Amino acid sequence: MSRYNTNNDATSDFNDKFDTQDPYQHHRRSPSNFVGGGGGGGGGHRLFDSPPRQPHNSGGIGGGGGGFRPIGGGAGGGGGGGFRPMAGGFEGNYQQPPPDPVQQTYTGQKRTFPFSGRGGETPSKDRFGGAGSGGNFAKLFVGSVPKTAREEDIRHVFEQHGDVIEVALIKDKKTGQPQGCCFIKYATLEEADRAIRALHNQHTLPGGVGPIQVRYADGERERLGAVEYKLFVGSLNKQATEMDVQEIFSQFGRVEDVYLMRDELKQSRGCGFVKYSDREMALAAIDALNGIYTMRGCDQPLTVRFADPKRPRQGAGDPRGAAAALGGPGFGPRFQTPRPRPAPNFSDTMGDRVQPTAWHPMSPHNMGPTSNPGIRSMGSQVLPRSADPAIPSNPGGSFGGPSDGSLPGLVVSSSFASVWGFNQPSSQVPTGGNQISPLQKALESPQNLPPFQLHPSAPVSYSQTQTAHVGQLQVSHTASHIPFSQAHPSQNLVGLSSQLPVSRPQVQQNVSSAAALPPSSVATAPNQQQLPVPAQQQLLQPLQQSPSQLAQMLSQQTQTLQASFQSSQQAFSQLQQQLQLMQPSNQNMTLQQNSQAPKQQWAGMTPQTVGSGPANTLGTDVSSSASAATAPVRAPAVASVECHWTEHTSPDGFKYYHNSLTLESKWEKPEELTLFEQQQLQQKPLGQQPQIQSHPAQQASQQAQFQTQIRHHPLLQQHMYLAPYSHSGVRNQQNTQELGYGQLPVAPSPSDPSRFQQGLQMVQELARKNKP
DNA sequence: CGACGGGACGC
DNA sequence: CGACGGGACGC
Repeated sequence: MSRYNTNNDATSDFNDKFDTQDPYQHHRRSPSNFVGGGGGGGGGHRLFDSPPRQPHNSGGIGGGGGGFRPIGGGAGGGGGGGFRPMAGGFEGNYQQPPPDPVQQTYTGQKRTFPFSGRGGETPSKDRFGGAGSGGNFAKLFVGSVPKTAREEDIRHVFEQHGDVIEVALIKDKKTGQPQGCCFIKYATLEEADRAIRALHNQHTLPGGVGPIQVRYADGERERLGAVEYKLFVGSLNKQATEMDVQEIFSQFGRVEDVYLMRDELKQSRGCGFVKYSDREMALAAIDALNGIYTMRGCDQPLTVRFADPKRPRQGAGDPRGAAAALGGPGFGPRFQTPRPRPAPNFSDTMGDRVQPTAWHPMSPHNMGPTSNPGIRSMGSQVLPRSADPAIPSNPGGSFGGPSDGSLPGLVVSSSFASVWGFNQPSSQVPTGGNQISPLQKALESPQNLPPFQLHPSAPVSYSQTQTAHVGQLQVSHTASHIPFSQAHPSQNLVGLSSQLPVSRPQVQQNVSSAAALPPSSVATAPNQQQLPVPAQQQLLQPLQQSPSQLAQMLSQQTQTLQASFQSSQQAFSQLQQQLQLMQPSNQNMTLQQNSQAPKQQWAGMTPQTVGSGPANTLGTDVSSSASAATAPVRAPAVASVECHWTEHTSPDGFKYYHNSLTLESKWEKPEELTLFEQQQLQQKPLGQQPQIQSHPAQQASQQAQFQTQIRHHPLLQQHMYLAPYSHSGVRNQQNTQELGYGQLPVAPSPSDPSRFQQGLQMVQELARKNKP
């Protein structure tokens, strides 16, 4: 429904946390507030100021100011256009029980507000509250207001986003001195939302030390009928950040907020809260993750359940009262793994049969079968259905309308899982709900097997039996993904369905084979030898072909890559795990690791090795191999002319490399660049290069590596954020932007892993240039 | 100021 | 097995 907010910007709440957290580890920025900053008080360490901007939603792709909600209306939108019916009943007090007692949690108590999102785009100008709730206005609380700021200064700023009904500077009751904060009242929720998105953490008032904090005033949310579905998440990796958690949960819908419990030292306690604005999302997350998804480095799967009511502060009103009134879990028996909804009919049709272990938690230390076999295996079934009016399946929506982050179905973070978990909790792409997930699951199964458990023949048979699905998967994937997620054009390939059945199996075999080989072999083993069937030959002889033939083959390559990327990442991820286990020594740490405090060591994570030893070998070789995989493609047609990689220096003095084309960033010097430089010196283009040899694992490696590295980089981390769309792509882009390096096109999130993207682009470009 | 502890799906 | 964040008008 309309409540579903179409904002791309994620939870502005994040900032709150960031501010109080260790900058090295926890600074995360939601898209809308990626700016630095933090926060006020406590001394946020903001490093960079970004110009205010709110491209993330309202503007988004096309829509000028507040977009609109293509779907929301769909269901005849119950009255008021937007809010849940029940919302109307709220007068500020918790009177009406939520739709689903248990699901809903009104935490209210404290300031947990800033739903930055939600709608600035309700179709009808939804003067929230319409149904009789408080007045027609939305009050925002603004923090970090310079004490010298005058009302008109503030008003001026806020007027840019709507009619400011009132500006109330908060002054000390006794001294009358400004307190550094104020209230802004807008007439509508839309305006308020807009202001939050545009200003929160992004605008610094004259005389201010940091950007202002803009959020709903205490109680506003409740007053406006905003409902949140808060989940308690336990068994998190203590090294995980809000961002990491968000990545995991955003596949089920826009994550409104993530809060990790931390101790005095800001160390995570391994649990936290995730909020959604939609029940469906929360349910989907529970279904798909609870007891199923194990974060890397953890020996048990996540606990995901609706949160208990917040523990009230002493002296506060009767907590039970509120909880009871809300129908919440109250203090009764802890709410456990709710199964509020009937299990999907075909829950054991495929998922269970295909491979029991595929989805289940497998940490390096716990490679056994699922620890929770009973739990729904097809969590994705419960994912938001596109048919659900409450879900912005919003297909075309994201285009004309708000570039909304609330497109759970289109979020493809094919990388997150490989970074944190061993299993793909249900489908990453709830697109269309039940179609893809099952297939995808089945497809990914081989890669989900522990590398060393892979029997040489296993993958093959899998491939054979799954071939048909592969094609389907990709087809639907492509069809539904590209248009709505603003995937990079280069992904818009045709003929996938016919190609995949061939390429995919090969890839799988490669992956598994590679996994079974010693690291050194993996790194250098020419995958061609693993490739059976015709495609193999094609892969081997591209450059001997005519331009058109080459183009065609490249196209196939591309498809292959696309088809295999996700699973490849997983496979590689596992590989890394294995290697780490084999070679636990952390001797040669990489640049960033050396520069990091111990906290940068993530349990269970593969160190970014670049030295000697098996792991190092892998890291190094794979890295270069991966480069080789793409460089050659570009070499004949592009590389000799230009290289999109450029060297930069991060604020802390470390060099890194950025690709202006793919927006990718990495610490290691790309081989492409090295080659390019050599060419520049020698004025001698590299004509004869081995053609694309994109070993899936290698492909993944780059991505994985940088992802990990970037995470560990203290400074860059602060500028990371996740876009609801494609995580990695935007992230890299953001990194660069925030750091002020290069003029990057603010293209909407590319799609998947940038590495892959890069490969695609190169392939395409070459194909194009070689066309007769 | 001060920061629980008991409780445990549903078949 | 881990459970809820800085600052918050004045009517």
